[in-house]
Amino acid sequence: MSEKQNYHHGELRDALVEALRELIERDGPDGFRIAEACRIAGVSTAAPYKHFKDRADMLRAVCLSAMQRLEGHMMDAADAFPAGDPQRVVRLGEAYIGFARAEPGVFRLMFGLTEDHKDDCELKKLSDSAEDIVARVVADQMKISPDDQDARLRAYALWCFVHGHCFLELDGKVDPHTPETQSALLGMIATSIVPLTA
Amino acid sequence: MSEKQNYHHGELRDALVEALRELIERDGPDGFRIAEACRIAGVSTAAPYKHFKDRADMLRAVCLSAMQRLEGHMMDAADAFPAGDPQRVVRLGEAYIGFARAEPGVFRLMFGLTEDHKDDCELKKLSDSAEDIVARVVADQMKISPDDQDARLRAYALWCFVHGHCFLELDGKVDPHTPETQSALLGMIATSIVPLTA
DNA sequence: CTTACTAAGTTAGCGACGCAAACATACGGG
DNA sequence: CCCGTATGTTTGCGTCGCTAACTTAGTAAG
Repeated sequence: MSEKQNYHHGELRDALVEALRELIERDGPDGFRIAEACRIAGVSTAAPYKHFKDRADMLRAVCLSAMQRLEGHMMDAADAFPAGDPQRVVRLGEAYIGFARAEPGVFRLMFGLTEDHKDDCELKKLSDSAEDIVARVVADQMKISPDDQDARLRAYALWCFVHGHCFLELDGKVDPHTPETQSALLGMIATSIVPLTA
Repeated sequence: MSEKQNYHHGELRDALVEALRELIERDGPDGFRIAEACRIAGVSTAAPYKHFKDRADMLRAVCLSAMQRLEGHMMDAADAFPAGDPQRVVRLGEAYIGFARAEPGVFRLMFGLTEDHKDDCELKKLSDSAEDIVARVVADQMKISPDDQDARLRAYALWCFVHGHCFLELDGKVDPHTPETQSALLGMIATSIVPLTA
C-alpha cells in the first residue's frame, strides 16, 4: 500500500469520508467541494459516484460515522462513574459539548440536515440510542426506570439544554464561557432538572 | 405600481430579501437559488449584485430582518403579562419556539451561519438584545437586577433549553411533542431554572 | 430645456462545480 | 484461462455564482 500506485484505491469510500470530514471542518458544511476531497484521496472527480449516489449521500455517510463517534464518547462518559454518581450527568454533558467543540463542522452538519434525512432509519436509530443513553443516566440518578415518563422528560430537557448550549457557543451568539463557568452552569442545570433522588 | 413595467424596480432590495425568505423556507438554507429569487422579483440574474456584494451578503440581509422579527415577537411576549407574572417566562419560550416552527428555514439560517458572520456587529447586537430580553424577564421574575450574575446565568440556561428544544424538533431527532407535553415541559423547566423568588 | 452624472437595470460570457455516460483496468470465481 | 463485475478514468453537459460592458432612468446644475 506504500508506494505502488494501484489503479484501485482499495478503501476509497472510507478515505473519502475522512477527507470530507476534514474539509467540512475547514470550510463548513456548505463550503467544501467534492473535487477537493477527491484530490486529497488521490482519485478523479468522478470516482466518488461509484460509492455514493450523490453529494447528499456522501454527507449522510459522514454524519453516520460522526454519530457513531459521538455515541461512543457518550457511552464512555456514562461508564466513567458508577451508576448513581451525580458526576455522571455532568460528565455526559461535557462529553457532548466536547464533541461539538472538537468537530464543530460535522456537529453542525449532523444537526442541520434538511428534511430529506429525517426519514433515514440508520440515523434515526443512532440519535434514538443517544437519547437512550441520557435517559439511562438520568434514570439511574433518580433511581427509577429509564422507561418512566418523568425520567424521559427530564432526560430530554437535559439534552435540550446541552444541545442549545453547544449551538449558541458554536454560533458565537454568546461570549465564550470559561471552563469554570461552564462547570457551574452544568452543575446547576443537572441538579435543577434531575433531582438527587426521586 | 400596478401594470406599468418600470425599467427600474424601485424596491428591488426588499423584494429580493422577501423572495429569498420564501425560497429558503421552501428549499432550505442551502438548497435555494439566487436565479429563482430573481425570477420571482421579475429581474435578471445579475440585478441583485447592484444591491448585494455576493450570496453571503444576501443571506446576511435575510438574517438581519429575521432577527428583528424574532426580537419583536419576544418583546410582545414579554409584554403580554405584567412584570413578575410566572406566565411571562413560558410565553417568552413559546414565542421563540413559535418563530422556529413558523420559519424553520430562516431560523436554521440565523443560527447556522459559518464563521464569517461571527464578527458581524449588527447581527451580534441583535442577538445580544434577544439575550437581554430573556435576562430582563428572568430578573423580573426573581425580583433582582437584570445585571445580576445569577440572573444572567439562569437566563442563559433558559435560552439554551428553548433553543436546543427548537433544533431537536426541527431536525426530527425527537418525536414531535403535543402542545400539552410541551406546555408541561416548559412549565417544568421554567420553575426548575427560575426560582419563584430569589 | 438641455446636459451631464449617477443609480439601477440588461445581456453576454467566464469558470467552477455536480453529475452522467462511455471507456479502461484490475480482481476473483467458474 | 476467461469472463463478469467492481472500481477506476476521461470527457462532456447543464447550472450556478459572479463580472464586464452596455443601456436606461432619474436628478441636479446651468
